[in-house]
Amino acid sequence: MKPPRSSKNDVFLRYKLWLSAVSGEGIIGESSYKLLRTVEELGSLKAASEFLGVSYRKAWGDIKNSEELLGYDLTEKHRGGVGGGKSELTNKAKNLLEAYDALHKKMDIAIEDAYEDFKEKIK
Amino acid sequence: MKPPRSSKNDVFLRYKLWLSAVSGEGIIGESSYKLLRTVEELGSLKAASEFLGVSYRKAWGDIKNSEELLGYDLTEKHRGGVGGGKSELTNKAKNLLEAYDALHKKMDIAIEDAYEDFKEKIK
DNA sequence: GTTCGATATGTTAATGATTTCATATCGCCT
DNA sequence: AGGCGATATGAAATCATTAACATATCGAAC
Repeated sequence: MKPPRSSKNDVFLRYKLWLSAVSGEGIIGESSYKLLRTVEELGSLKAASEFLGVSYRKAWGDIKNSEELLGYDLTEKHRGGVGGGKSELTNKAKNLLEAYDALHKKMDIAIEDAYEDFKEKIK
Repeated sequence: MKPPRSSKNDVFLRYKLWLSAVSGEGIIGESSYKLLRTVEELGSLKAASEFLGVSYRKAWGDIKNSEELLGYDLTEKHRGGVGGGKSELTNKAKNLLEAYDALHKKMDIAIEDAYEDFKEKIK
């Protein structure tokens, strides 16, 4: 019988990419990216946090933290009004997310590439 | 006056790279890499964990976990004897660390590259 | 001017990760 | 044979992160 193409002990490569402040503290990573994109789509932080299964408290705190570290707002917050309130992305946030996206795509390609090499070496 | 080259709110890019099992569980990352390299250098897990300021219990558990996930040993362990015992890297471990190293170097270059682009976009 | 639902934020509870502690085993050396 | 110091590993304690809870505030719409 021929050996399996992939064994239980196969290794894969994973990576995380994030923006950080000089202090080293993380500003935006995968989870904040997703959160902001979901806010963009759903129009509110409440809805976004629920959709992503994370507490509102944390989602709110994360965004606040990012904003403080960046020195500018990522969301325009509105209290009251239709539906109780809403949040939407600022243009700066949209721009940032776009750039983050492009960055990630580049890294995905780079890692794909490096992975081939890596597998060869550890074989 | 000319503006500062770098403000408090500058952002940097950081990334983590690790090997994972199919399950998604991490096998070797930055910390295990360092730990293994230190074991290689100092000849014992105890010395390495102390040098790195991590508990022996955790260091030992991390290596054991890695080995179980990989399905082979990363260290040759010796109990008793001169100095009470020692640990050294297996050839497979050395090979793996070399490959990890090369991988990291490639990624460093890729990210350096992507960063230029990124900065331009968020300016 | 009352109602509604989201934003805003402090406080406390639960969960997870890591360290500490405790204890056993092994094998060279004297 | 007994001591020494590192490996081996379970159990309890501590620390960090996240979730839950609790309340206040806001403003459009009715």
